[in-house]
Amino acid sequence: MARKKKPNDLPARTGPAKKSSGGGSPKPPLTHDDIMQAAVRVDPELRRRSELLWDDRTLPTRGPKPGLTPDDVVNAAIQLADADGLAAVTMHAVAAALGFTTMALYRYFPNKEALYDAIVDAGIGRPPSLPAPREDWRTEVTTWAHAKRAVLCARPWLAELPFVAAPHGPNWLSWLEAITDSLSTTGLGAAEIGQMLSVIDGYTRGASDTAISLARARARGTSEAEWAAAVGADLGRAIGDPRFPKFAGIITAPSDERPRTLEESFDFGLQRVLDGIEIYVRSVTA
Amino acid sequence: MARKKKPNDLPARTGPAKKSSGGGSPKPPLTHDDIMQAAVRVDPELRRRSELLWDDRTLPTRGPKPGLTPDDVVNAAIQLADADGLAAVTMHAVAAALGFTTMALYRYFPNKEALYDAIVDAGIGRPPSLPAPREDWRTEVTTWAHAKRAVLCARPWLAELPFVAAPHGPNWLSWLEAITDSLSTTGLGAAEIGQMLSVIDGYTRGASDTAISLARARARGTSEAEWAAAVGADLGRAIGDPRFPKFAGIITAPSDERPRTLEESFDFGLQRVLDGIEIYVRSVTA
DNA sequence: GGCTATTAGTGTACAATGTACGCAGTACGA
DNA sequence: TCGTACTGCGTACATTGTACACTAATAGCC
Repeated sequence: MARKKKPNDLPARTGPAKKSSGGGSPKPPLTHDDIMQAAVRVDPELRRRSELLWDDRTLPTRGPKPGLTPDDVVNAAIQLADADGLAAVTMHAVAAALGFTTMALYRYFPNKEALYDAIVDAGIGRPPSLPAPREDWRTEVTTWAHAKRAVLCARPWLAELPFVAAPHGPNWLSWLEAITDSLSTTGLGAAEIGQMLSVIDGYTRGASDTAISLARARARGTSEAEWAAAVGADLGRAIGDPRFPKFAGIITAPSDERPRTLEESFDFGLQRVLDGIEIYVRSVTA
Repeated sequence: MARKKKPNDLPARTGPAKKSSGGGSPKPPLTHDDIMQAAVRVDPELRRRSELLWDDRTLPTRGPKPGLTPDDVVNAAIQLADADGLAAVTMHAVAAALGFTTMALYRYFPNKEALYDAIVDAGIGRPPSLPAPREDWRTEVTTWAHAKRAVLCARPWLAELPFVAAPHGPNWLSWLEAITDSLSTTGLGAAEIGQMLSVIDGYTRGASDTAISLARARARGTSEAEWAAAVGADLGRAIGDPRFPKFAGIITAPSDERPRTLEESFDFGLQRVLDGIEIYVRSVTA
């Protein structure tokens, strides 16, 4: 049962860093035992969904042979999403693509959410394998971030799903493992590496949004010029509006000053982020 | 009409920074004239939606007096979203909350997407006003980022909407104006300020995701402990799994090393990002 | 004041979607 | 061989967004 929250007064002036505002919360100690013990109390549906991602379903010995595998369903769903966006992934469409009826899918996934979990993990794929011989952490992290961004652009429907909150499968963890491995050579402590991981991953996801929007438009058949026109017309409302003088200056900045591609822009920001991390690394390990 | 794309080979090893992979695209010159000229070619539906956010609808002189205003509808929708999440925002529910029938809403918004546009802009509200006397850019930007994060946590349903791509209203632009204003004192050029804006905003949105997930769970009535248990059990699968040795080390790091709240963690990352930007500022303006 | 154009809200209808339920056939194990 | 467990299917239903036509109200014009 959801509880009522206070009505919608617009969130006004929020104080600076030190105040403990919305979302701040004591992080519990996550030791192995605690986790295993706490897991018992997890919402059974979430647990079920998580297990579907991890437990290799041992197919039962009795009864008719299944005509499909979960992977078949996932692949069909991903093809639909790649071709026509997430909205094209309906149970009916997926089943039809496989030559089955809608309800047959429910023998493989208990509901659509569970299917979504699966296509997120399959769709995100695996990170680039770490180079041998290993490179310095900045180079490796740069590769990782660009790869992750490329995946999100190649499959823009991934960002439509709440894929940070959802149950995480092996592929998802493999991305975390990869960047953790790269950051391990910094000499930072485990908790600090976790922090840096959040920073890089947060930047990567957040800063990919514009490119994802373009990729989504492109997948819908919109040309790049049309997309740029729409975005430009939208932000262009700032021009001449007395409320947005400074931002209008950004919009109308000479085009030869700005980066040529969205990816270059992403990389520029990434290098600033890594600069900041590098300072910290040096200050700690000096 | 959407076109078929190539089927789903998992995105493998993506090359490092320099290759122009998915999402990279020449950014068109956005001068005032170009924008106004290009805007003509924008998808009419998008244009319509954008206009609904900007044009003060002059109410017609003939006919019965409207029993509602668009703002009434928006407020009702926001209350529902705040209370029970975005899924609770159905045309029927919004209308019922106002004491009208479903179809009455279509006199105010042509479709649900347009209503979504409106609740995004209203829901995001206005940024904190800049202090007088002005402070240094780092302090101001820090305030801005924490405020934005607080809004996203207070209204976790905002992040469920593709609110980067959607038509942007005046409130949205006012956030951009505020941070542009703060960054203007760095002495950077307009295009560079645009870059830094993307970096900070990207980090802020991306790094808020965990807290948003918590806020969403809380809004659903899940306790903080339950949420932490679910997340812990999920990521805890890395523990003992030979595929994720390094990441398991992060998960099991002693709890006294890690930041106490999610907000502290956010701020730590933000300061790294700002460190990186500050280096750049000094290198350019030296 | 009456006519008329215009608009607000309603009622009905419909297509799409997720999914509960029960049935029919199938294949293994006792 | 028979029962049991399982697969796939057909049907049914609630929910949702929205098209369309209708009624009623309001203001300007004669």
